Amino acid sequence: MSAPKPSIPSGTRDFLPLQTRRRQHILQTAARVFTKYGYQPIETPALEKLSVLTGKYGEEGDQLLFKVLNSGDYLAKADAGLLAARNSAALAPQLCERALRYDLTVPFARFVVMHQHELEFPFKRYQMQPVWRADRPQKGRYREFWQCDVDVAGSTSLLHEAEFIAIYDEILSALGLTDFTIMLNHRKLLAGLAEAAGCADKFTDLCVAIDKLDKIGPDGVRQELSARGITPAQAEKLLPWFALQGTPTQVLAQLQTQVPPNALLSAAQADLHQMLAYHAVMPHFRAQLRLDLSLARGLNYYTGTIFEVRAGGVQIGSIGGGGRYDDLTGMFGKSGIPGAGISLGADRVYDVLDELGLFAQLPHSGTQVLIIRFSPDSEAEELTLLSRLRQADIAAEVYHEPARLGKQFGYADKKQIPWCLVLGDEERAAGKATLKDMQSGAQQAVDFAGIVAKLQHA
RNA sequence: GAGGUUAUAGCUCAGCUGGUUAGAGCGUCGGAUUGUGGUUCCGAAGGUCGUGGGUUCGAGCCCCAUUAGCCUCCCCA
Repeated sequence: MSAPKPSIPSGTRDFLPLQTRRRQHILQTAARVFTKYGYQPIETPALEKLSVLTGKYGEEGDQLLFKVLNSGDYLAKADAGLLAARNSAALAPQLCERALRYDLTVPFARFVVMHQHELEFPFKRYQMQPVWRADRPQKGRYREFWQCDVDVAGSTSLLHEAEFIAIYDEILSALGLTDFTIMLNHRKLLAGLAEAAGCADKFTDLCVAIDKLDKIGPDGVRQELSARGITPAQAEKLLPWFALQGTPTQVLAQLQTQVPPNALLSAAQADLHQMLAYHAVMPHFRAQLRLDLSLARGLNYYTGTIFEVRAGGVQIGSIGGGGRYDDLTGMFGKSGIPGAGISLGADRVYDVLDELGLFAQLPHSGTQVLIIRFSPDSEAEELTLLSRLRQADIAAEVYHEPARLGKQFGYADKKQIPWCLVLGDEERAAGKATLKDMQSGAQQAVDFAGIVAKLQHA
């Protein structure tokens, strides 16, 4: 019997040490900025009750949930008629009580309702954990990937939105990205335009169609709109509005003069003006801000401002997105808690930085010094020195056995260990060790205090 | 769910209209160098050509099936 070839599920990945270090750099940068803006970390289980997740992401989303088969005799409770009819869709909730989380927002809403009496409102949390989607994998799309979310529950202040922009800006700038765009829009602005064009009843269809503008162009959108029951007359009213150019303030001003006013429009305009005013007094890094009227962000729970972040110079989808939802927790029976939040896709950020060659030399993490094994005679001294280094809080290791020096230096080289220590006969006779700087190749005889001083300041 | 494309050494790939023993670079290991890596030179190991079947005197190459990866649509981070 031959062992199965080792493999991992499609759309998942192993990470080697260098990749892991780079990923941690992204996550740590995000966590640092989130903390700086007053967000507190939480974690939730990888598994949620299937009932918590279904119906929250639309029909497509439900299909992309990874469901977990019940333990034990999972067929026992299943409906015999459905089984005989091989009705997978209807059977799924009977066979699977749990599923892997699909994003971090819905679990957060569940969390807020469950712990509402333990939380201080407005509650600002950050969360960086993997999520799973049963999507067909492709470039920039994985079945297991990490999201970094910040959300605030219990506040309608547009200050949060302004801070989200600053957070995106600060994290991505800190990671070395210089070319990226934060796109803004407002669901009520879209709804207001639909109303002004006389197709308020087709709001969802309008969103789906107009969201593709940058991909399929105005003519493509015309076709898409008419396929979705929007009349050519309505479409010709709508399209020029979506072609408006300029800074966010300029676009808003043009809308004001060109579109017949309505309550939705003016509410959206007030929100966006307020948010931009807040943002104007916050620190700016690298981001380009764009009011993109064609940004719709699917059919999910957003009701107010919406965001999406794209990196320039790469063919990778959005690296982040988010927005405001008037009623975050209503889906769990507790209404009246508004929310807003954004997500950063850590894996896509990784891919962007990788493709642009922006992973700077990360400060080597890990072993600071390797003690070269000289001979069996020197073992006691080598191991004693090792312990003393570790007591001094210096990450140190010894080569696992005496070996050719070249081999041991080669090991240090591959692991990018910056220093090596040799305790040969001559050194031991003098009560010192030879400390070698692996980068320059320079080496000098130093005593223990000298070693510690050198390595702690290195 | 639909379509396209690829699969040859640890990695990246070459392999002519089907023809003896399937190659290269990088990496690995050994040596030049028994107290010194990252440079150089010499040498070696490493392959059921994704899997199963078929055509043929003969298949890495042609045909069928199958599996997996990548890419596109849908949707998203």
